Amino acid sequence: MAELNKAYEAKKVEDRIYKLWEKSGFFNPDKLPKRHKTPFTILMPPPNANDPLHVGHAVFVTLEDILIRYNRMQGKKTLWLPGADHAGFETQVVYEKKLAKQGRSRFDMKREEFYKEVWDYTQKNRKTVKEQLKKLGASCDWTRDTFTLDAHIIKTVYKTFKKMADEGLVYRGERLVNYCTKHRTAFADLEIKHETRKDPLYYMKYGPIVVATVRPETKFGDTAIAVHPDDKRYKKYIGKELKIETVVGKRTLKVIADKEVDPEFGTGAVKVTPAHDANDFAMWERHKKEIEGPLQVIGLDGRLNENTGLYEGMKVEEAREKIVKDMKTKGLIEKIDEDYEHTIALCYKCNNVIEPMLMRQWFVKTKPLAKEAIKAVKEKETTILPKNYEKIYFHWMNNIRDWNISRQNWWGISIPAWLCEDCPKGEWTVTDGKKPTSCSKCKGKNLKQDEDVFDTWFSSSQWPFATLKYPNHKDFKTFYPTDVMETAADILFFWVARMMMLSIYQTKKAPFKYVYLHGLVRDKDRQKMSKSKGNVIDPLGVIDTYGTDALRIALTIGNMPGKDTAISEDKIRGYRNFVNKLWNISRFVHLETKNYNQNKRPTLSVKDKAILKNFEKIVKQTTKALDEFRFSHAAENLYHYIWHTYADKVIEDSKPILNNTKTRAARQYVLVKVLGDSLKLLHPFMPFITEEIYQQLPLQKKQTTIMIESWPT
RNA sequence: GGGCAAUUAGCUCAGCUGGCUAGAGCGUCUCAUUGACAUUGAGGAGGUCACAGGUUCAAGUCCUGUAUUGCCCACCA
Repeated sequence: MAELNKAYEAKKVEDRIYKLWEKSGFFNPDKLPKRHKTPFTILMPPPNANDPLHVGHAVFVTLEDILIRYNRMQGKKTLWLPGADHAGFETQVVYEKKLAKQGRSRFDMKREEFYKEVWDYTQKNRKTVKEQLKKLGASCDWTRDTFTLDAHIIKTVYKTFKKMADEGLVYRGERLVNYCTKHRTAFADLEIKHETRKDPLYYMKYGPIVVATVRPETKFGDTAIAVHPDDKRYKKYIGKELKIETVVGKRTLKVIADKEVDPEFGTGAVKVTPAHDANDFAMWERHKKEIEGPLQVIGLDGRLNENTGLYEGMKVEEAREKIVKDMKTKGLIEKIDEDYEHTIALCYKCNNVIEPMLMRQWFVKTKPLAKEAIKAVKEKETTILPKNYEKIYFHWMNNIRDWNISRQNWWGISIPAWLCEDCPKGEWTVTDGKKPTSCSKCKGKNLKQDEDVFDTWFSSSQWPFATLKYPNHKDFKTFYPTDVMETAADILFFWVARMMMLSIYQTKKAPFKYVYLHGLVRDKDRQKMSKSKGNVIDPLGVIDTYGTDALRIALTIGNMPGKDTAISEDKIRGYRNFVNKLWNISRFVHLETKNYNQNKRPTLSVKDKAILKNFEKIVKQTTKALDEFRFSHAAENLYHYIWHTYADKVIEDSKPILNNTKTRAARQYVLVKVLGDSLKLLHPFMPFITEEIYQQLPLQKKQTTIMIESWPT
């Protein structure tokens, strides 16, 4: 060590150290020494297998690895199970963009061909991601590495779906779903975003009544006019059939009374278009006996269909313009409010307006599942950190609506449901994967599988018990429920809440004891990182320049639960200096303790004892902070101790003491003891350099790696 | 429309159950210097803790209200 460079060179050390860890086998809980009994489990949120890691991934790897390494040193039988997500729709979009660049499209391909190409693509990416996780120092058990499309995962997903179907918790229903006409698929409510916009509000003459709407182009799908039951203006029309002149001839519409109609809004009268508006759909459901059902006028291609006469084939916006123009000509528009402010639903991916579309899809009945998921948190079977996210969780759970899990995509897990073409009503048979031999209803043999795939979140919501091989595998019995789910706060509903629901449904136990949520990584000005802004920090680039340990400390200090964290190259450089400081501290101690024999404990002076006593406080503080998930505090405290107490005070004071033969041995003992234990405390945060120094320190008893050293007490 | 939070040094943020003469890192200023480390050391400047009330022996810390900012949820034409 003494011959080594004055400056620590992370690049020369890290890969070698990671190989040492892998060789030790201790990432695998089954290979840990016998003293590691009580299990401690974290399931890694599987990164998408469609892109390399970004700095946000580095945050979760760092925090989870801190927990894992800390608990491993605490003598726990520690499992950190890594994985990769096929990320259905997300990956399909990424891959379609690649195809587009080559002038190709999935619609020119066979579904199987497309699937095969995406499969190969994700497998290649998985390798990259795995290498990157290793670079970040992740001490996860690679022997249990799991892909969301592995056979045992799919098998579990099918079993759950079958069970839910049998118990009536999933149903196939015709509902208005959020449909993106660009991506040609439906989405769950969670997957759409809302935006406030100003659009014209058209007052259209429907016979003697004027109705206000922002969507004149759906008028062909009107099946009624609705007014408030107590509205004096319209009372005389309620229950009557009104003759109405339209742009394409005359028709009649019935006037119904519904208390959901706000007399204050617009004219107090509304056109009812059940096929293209969720409110109107609900209205029709309330008045099924009085009025006609949904009449679809917009197709899945986003164009007006055959029910719209001469407007057939026009895109929605185009048709709207034309219809308004034609109505004006015919004198059917009373007035237009140009700046009507309202919110519209958009596709989260392409920002296109979401078209409510009437489709038959598979839905999960969420209310009973949510009830149990609420109970688990209320009864503290699961604790969410930071605490205030529990309120958010309850709020969402209490207002939950049924979950559409059908997607019209190609990349994903196909739905194990078969439609019988012999049954007049089209009966569905759900299995746990295999094609049924005959229809469960009529025993017919003409069965056709549903072409849709599952929402990726439906399968990933089963990750906790699927990865551990529920119900019979020893991993499930040993490691479930897991200890901590550490993940990004923005997927609380998408993933965490649904894992709670489905895991409790299948296993009767909440899947984790703690949920720890972290925020987004922002740049030093708190701006979101994005490629277009050019403020993206590439973790691998940073590692190359400053080393993994520096990056990890920089991402830990100042990172508060549930809050966004700011990072800059300056900050990382600052912590690189700390890494180097630790290196030089160790060089000094190493130089000064060359011929020191630790077997004989020398008599300590008052000052020596004071140093040890003070250090005990640091040990306690660090342990407490980690037990409370206060990563930033733990790291900051250690940083401060090492630099401004151990280096600046202890070492400086030691120089004369080491030069005195009478006091030398005792001080050597103190320096080695405190440095040795400090390395252990620091190891979860900066695993590489602490291992490198540990390997060379003249400690009395040493393990093959600091990873399995006992945590200081 | 509903909910959740934040507001402390130039910047990024701590300050957990009330005791602070309010802290850290970065930045900044002065000085030192190649003898573990210049990726260094010593020292300094810098804050009426958003605002207004209240509870208390005591409030950055608890309560109420106001302002500003951010985030999330939401089927009213």
